[in-house]
Amino acid sequence: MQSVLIAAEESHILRILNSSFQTLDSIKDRISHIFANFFCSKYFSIDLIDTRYRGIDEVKTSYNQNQCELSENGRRQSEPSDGDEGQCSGAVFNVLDTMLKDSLDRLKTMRQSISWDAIGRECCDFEVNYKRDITIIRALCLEGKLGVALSLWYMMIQKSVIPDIITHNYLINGFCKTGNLDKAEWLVKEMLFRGPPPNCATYNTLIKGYCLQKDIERALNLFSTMANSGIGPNRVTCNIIVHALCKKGLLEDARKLLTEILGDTYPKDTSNLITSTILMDGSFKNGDINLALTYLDGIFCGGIPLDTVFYNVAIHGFCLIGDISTAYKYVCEMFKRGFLPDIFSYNTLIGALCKEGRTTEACYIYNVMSRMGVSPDQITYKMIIQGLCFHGDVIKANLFLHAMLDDSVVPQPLIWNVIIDGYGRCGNMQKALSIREQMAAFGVMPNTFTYNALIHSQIKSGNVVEAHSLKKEMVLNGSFPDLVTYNLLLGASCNLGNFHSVLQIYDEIVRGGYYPDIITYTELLKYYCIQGYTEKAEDLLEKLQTLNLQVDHVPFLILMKKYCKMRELDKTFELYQKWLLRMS
DNA sequence: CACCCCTCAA
Repeated sequence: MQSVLIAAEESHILRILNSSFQTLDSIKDRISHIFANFFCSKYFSIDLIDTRYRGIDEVKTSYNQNQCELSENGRRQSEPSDGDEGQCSGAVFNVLDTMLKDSLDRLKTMRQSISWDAIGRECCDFEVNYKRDITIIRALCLEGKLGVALSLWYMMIQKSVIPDIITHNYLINGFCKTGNLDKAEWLVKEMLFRGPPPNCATYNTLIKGYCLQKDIERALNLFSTMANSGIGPNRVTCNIIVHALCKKGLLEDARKLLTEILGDTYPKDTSNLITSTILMDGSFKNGDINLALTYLDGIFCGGIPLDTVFYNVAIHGFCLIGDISTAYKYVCEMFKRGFLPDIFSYNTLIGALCKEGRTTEACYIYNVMSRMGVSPDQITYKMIIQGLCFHGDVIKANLFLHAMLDDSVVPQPLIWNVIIDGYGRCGNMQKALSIREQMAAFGVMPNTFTYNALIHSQIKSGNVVEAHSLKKEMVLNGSFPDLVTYNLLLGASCNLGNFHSVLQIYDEIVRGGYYPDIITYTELLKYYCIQGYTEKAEDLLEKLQTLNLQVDHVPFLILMKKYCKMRELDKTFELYQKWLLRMS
């Protein structure tokens, strides 16, 4: 603001000087015979541009000097000439003099008032704007609003203000997390082009992005080429790569890579807790329990400080192998060592307990976590509600749904669907429909799963017509039937022996571009059996085994049952042998 | 700003 005023004042003065010179120029000829030579030689020596750089006092002194000399000469010279000329030029000079003097004074005052302090504030303004802008970009990136973040970035670039490296990394991270790898790559190219040059975190973010896309090839490629850009991979890079390899089940490759990079000391070197945790996690998930226990021992014996994630990985690992009591032991260990279990610890335990059918214990843990000040999240509720529904306690599951609503948490569609499905399975169609109403009242849109749950329960209740109209309704509401929908309807038609309907649905599956799965074919096979077309069923079973499908025991079982009923014991036995052969 | 843990339905 201040500098704008100064600039305005300066240009004002320049204008006055300019017009002064023009005026002077025009009257110069008329008064030249009096003092032109003297004036010109003195006054015009002050360069216009110079006034901006020379001390203003010097200009002023110089100007005043000129004025003095001018007026002295003017007075001296004006006497012999005709008075008009003298008076006229005197008046002009007086006016110009006043204007210039005022302006110069004003300029001087302003210059003085604008100390370095004020100029500093001006810089501060820039700083504040810059900080504000990059803070907004970062926040937008974290919220996933990358379009807006990028346009703000672009606005800064247009103003020749380059956001710092961290802000760039935030943007790249945002693009990677949302799967926009091409945008992330483009931004890295931008950084190489105009700066700031990418750092290790930039490349790590991009590598992580490739891993999220399951593109390990590219991740490894960047990993091996990033050194060419002058930035070597660090421990974080290794952890990202090792994690990706573990996820793919390539534990051996991960270990080889580490040995290659970190030397032969690995894995005896447990200095990096995170790397060891990743490897332990990978071993548990790949079913190599002995290896997992080796890593676990290694970490414990390493005497290094542990973290909550390490305990959670151990707890999860033991839950995974069904050893919940050891998992509990590690929870106790956490408490002993001063760590408090977090939402991950509790959810892991609850998930394992629900899977085991120990729902009462799961509900107990739910109470414990609430008392410990860890609020259950959607995952907690999802697992408990699903566990209760699966084990037939829909009523208790519904209580948890209400606990969520009481906590002002709007359940995800999944949770509503699980409850609807639960009521449908136990034949309570009314309640299933009322939950669907409630779901709509909370603004949660029904999806394909919702409709499939409803269709399933209608079919279970024998209302096939209702099931078909639900299929029509879902299309109207913007959801699309999937293979499960078709399999449900196909199964119903098969059981009813409705040949026309079976053909129609099968046709719709194929025309819709869906690939019939093993359940579709099993339903068809069941239809052939019910209708007594055992040869067709045999043919279908043969065909199934040539297709790239995971054929389970169900189609064999259906056909064997049919042969049993027909007292075709030879054929039953033949089929049984085929099945054994298939399984081996 | 970048690395490890919980879910993802019939």
